[in-house]
Amino acid sequence: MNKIIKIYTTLYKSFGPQHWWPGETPFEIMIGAILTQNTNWKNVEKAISNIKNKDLLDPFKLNSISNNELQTLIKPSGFYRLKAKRLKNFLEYFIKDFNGSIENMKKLDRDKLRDYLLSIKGIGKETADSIILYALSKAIFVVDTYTQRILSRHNLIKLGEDYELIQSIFHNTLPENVKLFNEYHALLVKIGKEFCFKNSPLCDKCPLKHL
DNA sequence: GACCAGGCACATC
DNA sequence: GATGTGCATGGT
Repeated sequence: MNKIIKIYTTLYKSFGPQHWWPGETPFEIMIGAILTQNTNWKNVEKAISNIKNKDLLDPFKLNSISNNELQTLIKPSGFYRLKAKRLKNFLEYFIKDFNGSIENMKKLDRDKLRDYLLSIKGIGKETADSIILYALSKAIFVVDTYTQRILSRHNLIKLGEDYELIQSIFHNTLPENVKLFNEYHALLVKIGKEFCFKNSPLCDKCPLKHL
């Protein structure tokens, strides 16, 4: 069997469904996707919970507060000055082009959405793909550092391989299915966090060890 | 105290 | 086109 498929079935058997994205609404997911850039998710949760506690988890409300207030709210997520700017920038586009409506945004097809999101400063490939898959429920495979690390340790790619090339490995092997792409990426993050550390090539307890 | 975390834009060569 | 750097908090 193809190794990409084998990895998935092994992970799914070991850990089951991951119930991603850990956020209650598409808007929360989009905000989380920006806040989690190079950041531990626990820190992002604190930032999001600050936003929720002030009842600001809404594109218009969040865009109406001052940059300074936004910085304070998202401080726990790190890079807070930078991310405040990125959030504001994204919100302005989201409001101007879609009236702050997820449903309007979903009318664009997947590739148009990707081009659109990538044209926004502060949204790169992984963030764009995360939004498309997890907030807008369109099938696209999300490639992150864990995906790279795990695939390279299984000799499927080299470290630092091109994003779209890695993505195409999944797109060319798997059926185009939102639920499948959702679970697969989530499972890769799970074992990445648990077994596949940056500076320790051995992952003895990893269920993928003998693949 | 060092190292890491679900990236990205920008500078420089 | 590849490689390096700033951005920042909080957990291990």
